[in-house]
Amino acid sequence: MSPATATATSDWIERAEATLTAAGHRRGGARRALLELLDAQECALSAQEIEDALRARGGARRVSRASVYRILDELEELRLVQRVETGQAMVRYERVNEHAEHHHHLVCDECGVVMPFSDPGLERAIETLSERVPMEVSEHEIVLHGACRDCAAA
Amino acid sequence: MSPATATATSDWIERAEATLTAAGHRRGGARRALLELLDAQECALSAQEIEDALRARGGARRVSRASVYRILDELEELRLVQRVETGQAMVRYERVNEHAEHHHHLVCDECGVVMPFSDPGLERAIETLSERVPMEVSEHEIVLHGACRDCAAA
DNA sequence: TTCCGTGCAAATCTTTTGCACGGTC
DNA sequence: GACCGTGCAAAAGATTTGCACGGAA
Repeated sequence: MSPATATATSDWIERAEATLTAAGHRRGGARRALLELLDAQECALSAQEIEDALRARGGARRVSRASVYRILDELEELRLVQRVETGQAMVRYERVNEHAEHHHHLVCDECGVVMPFSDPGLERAIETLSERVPMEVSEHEIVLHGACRDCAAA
Repeated sequence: MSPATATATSDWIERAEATLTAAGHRRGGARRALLELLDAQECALSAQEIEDALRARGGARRVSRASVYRILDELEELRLVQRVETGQAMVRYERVNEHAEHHHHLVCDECGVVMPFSDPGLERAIETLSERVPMEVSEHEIVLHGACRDCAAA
């Protein structure tokens, strides 16, 4: 019932594999494991978190850190994943949905939790603005920092 | 005539020194040099750039890298400077003006140049949004990536 | 005189690179 | 069989920490 089950290959994974093949890449087990992991995420993960998650998932094969970085780089170049800079001393990465709304991030500076949010009004403001700056804008990133509800209450 | 001459102590430097004293810090030559450098900047600098700039400026004293980082940390904690994450493998820092408009950044992913911009409409959208997210928002950062005019033309 | 601010050097952490092996095409 | 994808280990780069000294209060 759920739109993304563990066994079915999702649209994003299919698109990713197709894009990779078109770009001249062969298949590989490490990359496949990484695609499946990223596809199942709600929000951005760091390389360390990815490595740990793959090791923890009983079924998934272990993937070396070097491969995690290399694969993320390839995926980023093909615009299949996107970097997210949360100001936490490492970069996070997340899947890029082709059509779906694109979201931004809330970062709790106390506990480090990262949450997604999206706002059509904000997107509109950014698009309008992008026409008026002295640059060809290809991406934008918005990060709100603060205290999450739990931390603010404490 | 210009509002910020090299010799006069600017509002920001004065406020910084006062804030530091109030927080229990003593004075120090390295920090003073850093304050003067940051005060004279148009946009965000990395620790490396700060160290180089201080060394290059004939008059200014040399400041060790460790001190640059330590001082930036203190200043950030006191909200006298602000981090800027440009996705360039290092963090940049810039002065925070108390009342003045606060700006965001354009980053050219080809040549690495960083430019400031500001947009009242965007600020309004962010403020409205900040009320509606499950977090106490204290800061926000917006970065537009793309190609600057020179790079786009080439 | 006390203790903070600073320089130097070593340590830490994230990310990248070199190299060899095994799998994909 | 050729060459790419991957693991391992070492390297590189940014930032932090430990320690000792000199200056500010």
